[in-house]
Amino acid sequence: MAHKSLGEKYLLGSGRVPKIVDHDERRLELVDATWRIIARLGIESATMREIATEAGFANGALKPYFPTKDTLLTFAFGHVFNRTNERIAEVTSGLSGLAALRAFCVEVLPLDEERINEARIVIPFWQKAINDPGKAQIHRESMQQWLDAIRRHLAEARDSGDVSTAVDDDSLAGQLLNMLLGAQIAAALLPEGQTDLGLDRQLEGFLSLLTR
Amino acid sequence: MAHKSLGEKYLLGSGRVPKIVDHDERRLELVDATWRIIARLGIESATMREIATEAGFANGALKPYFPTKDTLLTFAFGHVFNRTNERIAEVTSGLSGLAALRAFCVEVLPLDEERINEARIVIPFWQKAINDPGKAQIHRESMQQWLDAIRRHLAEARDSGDVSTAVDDDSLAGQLLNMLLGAQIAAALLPEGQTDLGLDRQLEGFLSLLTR
DNA sequence: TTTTATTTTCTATAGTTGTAGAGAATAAGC
DNA sequence: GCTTATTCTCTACAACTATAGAAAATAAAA
Repeated sequence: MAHKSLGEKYLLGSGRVPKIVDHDERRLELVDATWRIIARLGIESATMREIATEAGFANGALKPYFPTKDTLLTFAFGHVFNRTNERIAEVTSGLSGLAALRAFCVEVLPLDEERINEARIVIPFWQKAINDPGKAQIHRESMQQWLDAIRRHLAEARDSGDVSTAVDDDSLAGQLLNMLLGAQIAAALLPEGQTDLGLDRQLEGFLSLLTR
Repeated sequence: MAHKSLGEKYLLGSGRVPKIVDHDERRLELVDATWRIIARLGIESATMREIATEAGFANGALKPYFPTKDTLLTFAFGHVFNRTNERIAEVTSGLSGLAALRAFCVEVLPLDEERINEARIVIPFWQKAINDPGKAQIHRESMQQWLDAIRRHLAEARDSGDVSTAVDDDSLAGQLLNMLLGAQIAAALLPEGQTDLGLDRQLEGFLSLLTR
């Protein structure tokens, strides 16, 4: 069954009783609850019952909004990427070159509790993607997008002279992206409470390597 | 109950009938079967039944060798680290400085099908470690060990003049380690059959950044 | 062959999971 | 109050899980 689209609350059908719940909004609420469970208890504890309870509902209440658990999880994971990309767009808007690159990385790196939680969500996604070609492709497409952005900033930085190394941008972009991904792992496996890994210093170090 | 140690096959106890099975050897066989299942079907399919079947046994046959599933998995994951570290020791023995560092990275990077499979095993481990402090600590200790090795090689490379960047070794080591971890993710999520990510070129690129 | 220690199979159990769907509860319009 | 569309709860169920342990099978020594 197709899901209803935003705004349906005010677009009545042939019936006389309007919808009470905005389905899109509800889906986001459920996704929020899912994130909280995964961040707090881990993906193993993210059962339909647990998620429903966290969202304030009983067992079967998720069905009309997500017909299966996989639908819910795929939507939830996709939303992490969207949110991150929105934040990236915000912080890099108006910037270019090395400044944009720095802002990009600072936004992706797990530097505070919130982004460490996002790391705790993306790692289970990676694990599921290993045996789920659809999820793996979502990941590859997102990473391709990030690689393009990084290369764009690198090219700008070369124009302005901030990047002058003989190492080519394709290689540099790959190195930087892998660093960003690796940092997610280190951060997610930090002991409770600890948040500092010296990642900001690592970033500055890498960026300063780019100037010959 | 404590497990029996290697060599018991020939060291008879008070009974008159010798053990048929070398328990340590059997444990390694079971770990091998576990790896194969995880690499081929994913951690979700790594049930006790599936592992037993893969190893050529029936359901309950694992019990005497691993009392619980967690025991088996922890042992299996630990064995990945041990094997990798043994390989590292082999390929870096006799080397120092940049050559040792290169050999280290080449051994850890998922450059062929076998090491891509290892990436498909370590990612589920990371995921489990997120909510299992014991496993997280195993990871941190191993990474600390790798960081020390990287720093040692960097220091040697500085002595010989191969590394001359102003960026300090702690930062460089962190960058490199994160690159290595991130590469595992990219490799594990590659489409079936594909193995090339340009990681060797990335490595050479990074290493050449270290010489001013 | 008989004995005995060891190994393996097989069945049973208690728990958890995603999913389905009937019915109750709810809210809006008459 | 009554009607009706929608939403939610609750129970049920089939599948699958790790684990336990009795019984059978096995292999070596006597």
